[in-house]
Amino acid sequence: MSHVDSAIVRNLNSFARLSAGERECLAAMQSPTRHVTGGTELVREGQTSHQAFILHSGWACCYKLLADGGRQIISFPLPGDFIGLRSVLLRTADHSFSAFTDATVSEVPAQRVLAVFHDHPRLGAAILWAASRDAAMVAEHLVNIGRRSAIERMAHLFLELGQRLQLVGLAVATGFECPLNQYALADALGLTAIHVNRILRQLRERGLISVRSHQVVIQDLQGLKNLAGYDSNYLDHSHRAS
Amino acid sequence: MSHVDSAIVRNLNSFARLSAGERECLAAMQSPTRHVTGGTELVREGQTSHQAFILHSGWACCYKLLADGGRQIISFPLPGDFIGLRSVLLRTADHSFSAFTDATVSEVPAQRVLAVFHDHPRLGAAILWAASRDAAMVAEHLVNIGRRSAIERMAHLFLELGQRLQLVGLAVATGFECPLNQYALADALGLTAIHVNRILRQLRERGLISVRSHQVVIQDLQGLKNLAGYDSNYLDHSHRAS
DNA sequence: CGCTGGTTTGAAGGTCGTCAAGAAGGGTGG
DNA sequence: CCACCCTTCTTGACGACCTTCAAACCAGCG
Repeated sequence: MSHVDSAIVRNLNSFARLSAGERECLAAMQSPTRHVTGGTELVREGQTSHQAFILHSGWACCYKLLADGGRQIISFPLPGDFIGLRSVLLRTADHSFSAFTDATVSEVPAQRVLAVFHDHPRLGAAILWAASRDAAMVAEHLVNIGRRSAIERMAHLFLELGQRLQLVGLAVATGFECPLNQYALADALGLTAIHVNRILRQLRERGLISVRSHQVVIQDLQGLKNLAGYDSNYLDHSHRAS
Repeated sequence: MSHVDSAIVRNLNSFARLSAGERECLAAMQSPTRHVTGGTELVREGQTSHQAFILHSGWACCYKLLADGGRQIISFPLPGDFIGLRSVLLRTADHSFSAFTDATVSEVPAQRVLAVFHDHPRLGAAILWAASRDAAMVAEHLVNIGRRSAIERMAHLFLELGQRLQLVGLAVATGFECPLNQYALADALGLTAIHVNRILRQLRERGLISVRSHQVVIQDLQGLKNLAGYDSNYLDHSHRAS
């Protein structure tokens, strides 16, 4: 077990170094990990599940569907992230989420989460910190879609993904593997897949970034940051005194 | 005090009926209420404040500023809402917030919030519920801006504001007072003020809604809901068994 | 009375969506 | 091994939505 939950420990550790007892409690609150294939929908909007998930490996996406068939992706959970924490207290899940690639996940019943706040306050605080960071990311996505041009949005998304992946050891400064196709990018950025294609070409032609067969290569990191107006503070990078 | 904090009690009560002791604890965790004039910035993005606020009366807005002078409004807190709860655990505030009109607020130190989770679990859960609901609203705004046309966005925003204001007794089914000018609406919806003006005219000409001198009059509620594809589930409307 | 902030309207242009169709992989079965 | 799919990517032409620039209008207020 110590191997399979390393990503979540690593993630929460960046807020406060977890003790052995806290790591044990974290392990105990989860169901056994389970494999799901790419495309599997694990929670449907409106469902009354009252549980969260932890993503151990693979990519996932949280999204909402519209009546006209449209889709808006809210976030891309990465290994070590909680998923659907806020549905723990709400009557129904406010969004759906699916595994994007083959993935391994475990479930966390709502009751266990609430118990942790009482029994292991530091671990509880670490979980709340993760939830706060997720909320801050969604807010930044709102800024991204509301006030930036298509090419700026795209640059911003790749910068964020790269930085988050580095935190869990899945990216280097020069690039990372990225299973997202142009439809997924479009639904995340509020664009059409066709326009995403045009924008990716522009980024390539400007020598900033190139995307080929699920591989993102960052060619000019500073140029990208300048273009996107990227300020990574919202990702927190804690270590506070603890 | 029982009068001035009625909005927050009313708000949290919709999750779980608070006991006298819990209401007392809620009152005790706040600083004395304080008056601020419209336009006052209470938290600046990046600031290390480690406290939240409770809005008792008036309108406020949470927003982020961009390098080019642009602004994206994240949310409009209304009386009875917590503000900046997530900055309690993050190193720095991830967004700014200002009073939009003259308002009364009180401060809640981060330590007090964390203590409540341990000492009054039901009250703690109610606060987490409020935070979850806020996060769900931001996610819905993301959908709104990412996947809806300008007129749909506007309809959706007014429907949401109307419903939230009704919950705290500040609106009736046919309309409400709304101090937001067209610049604020634009910054909330990812549009320009000029286009907001045109969209408001369309809504008026279609007989759906009219906005005049800070007064929103809803003329065709069902028509608005159809236009916006409005589904209010994300606002929760609890009462769960408690 | 002039100033200021907010609203309203017009004209022109750019970004992005829509429609249509072709090209490039990757897997499957003959 | 090749034919045949399917998904994904790519490109072009055209049009709509929204922005930008410019200016007029109105109400409140010193």
